[in-house]
Amino acid sequence: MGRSPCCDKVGLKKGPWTPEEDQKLLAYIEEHGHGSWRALPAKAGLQRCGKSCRLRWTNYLRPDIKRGKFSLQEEQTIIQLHALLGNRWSAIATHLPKRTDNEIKNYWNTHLKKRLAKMGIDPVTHKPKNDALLSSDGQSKSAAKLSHMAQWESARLEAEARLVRESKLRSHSFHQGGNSSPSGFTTPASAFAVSGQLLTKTPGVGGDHLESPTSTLTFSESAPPIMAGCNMRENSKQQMIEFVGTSDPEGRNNMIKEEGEQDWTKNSMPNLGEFKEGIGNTLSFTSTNFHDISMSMSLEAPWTGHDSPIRASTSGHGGSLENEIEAEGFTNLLFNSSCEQSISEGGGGSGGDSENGGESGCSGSGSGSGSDYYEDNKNYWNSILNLVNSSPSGSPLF
DNA sequence: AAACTTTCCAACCGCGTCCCC
DNA sequence: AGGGGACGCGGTTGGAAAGTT
Repeated sequence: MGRSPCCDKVGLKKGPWTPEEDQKLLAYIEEHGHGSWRALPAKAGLQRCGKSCRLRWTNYLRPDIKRGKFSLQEEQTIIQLHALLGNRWSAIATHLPKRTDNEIKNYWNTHLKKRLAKMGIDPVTHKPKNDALLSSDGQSKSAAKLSHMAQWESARLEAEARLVRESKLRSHSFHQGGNSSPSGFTTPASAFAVSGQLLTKTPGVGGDHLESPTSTLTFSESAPPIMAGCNMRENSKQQMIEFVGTSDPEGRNNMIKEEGEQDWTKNSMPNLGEFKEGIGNTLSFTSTNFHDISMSMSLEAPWTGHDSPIRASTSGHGGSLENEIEAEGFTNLLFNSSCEQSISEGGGGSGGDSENGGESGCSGSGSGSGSDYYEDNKNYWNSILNLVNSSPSGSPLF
């Protein structure tokens, strides 16, 4: 395809931006918006190419950028999402409000990748590096299955995203003007907000039932998961592989200082010692009923889809469990282990016919005595799936 | 204190995709 | 339908800062 010459033009400045240039760019965008990036430098009186201006704006000058250290929760979110999405930084950035994809990418490359490698986890596959050695026994089947699930989930999300886009287009005529941004242009995030509200209205709560393409992840032990676009929620009790989301109710595990990699490792990631010890243990991989979890979310659209403050709430089948999750908040679900609350419990126990509820619970928390390979993997992938299920299915994720 | 090494991150480069004509 | 401009994304680079010898 035709590529713009961009910075090949002579006379255009490259390299670090000066405060004066920043000021010019900022002032121009504040007054006029960026409009066409290509035309912007001339209008703003900058000797830069449009691409450079766009980059400077999106990665540095935008007023809604959070700078500085990444919190533990942000780190966890990045790791979990990277496990699922790979190097799709912009997609990951949609889940980290006020962080740019460039920043996340840099942080991954300079910090997180190394940490995982140190811990013996392949930063590409997110599996223990000696995983291949374990491939002859039954446990690895489960591990493979978990990994397989992630692939399916990823594919499912892609399909959902497509449906959302199509649905959005179709419904656009019904909702014109209902949710447009004041400035008149529609950012990805604002488009997302429209679709999010449109598609996730839950039956019984708001009255009318707008069908959501958001599906629950459905697997059976005997058959591969079936990709389903719509209406899966209607089967409120399906055969599911249960991944029990656990969280420390007191948030103790969150008290980890940034610099303490040992602590970070111990508290936040599967303990590799136990990881290995547990490999010899018997694994049971059971399917169970999964309660209907419906989601609703509202989003604000400040500038771009990269940094929408995401607020998502999940409501259980019985309606008594309402987890209000903010973008940072839902990462609490990650890593921290406790058996007190499971997302699969849906309505806080109502209709709690999860036969495996007792079995699936507590081994990973606290004492660590029951932690094994399966539990660790389960929690790891479960947290990813929780994260994804808490995420906007209409986001520009895919 | 100087030299050297490592780390960090802003910015660039080039490819892919979208969208308009 | 397809050509081409514009934009977004991911990979990479280069220089400044921090750390080590």
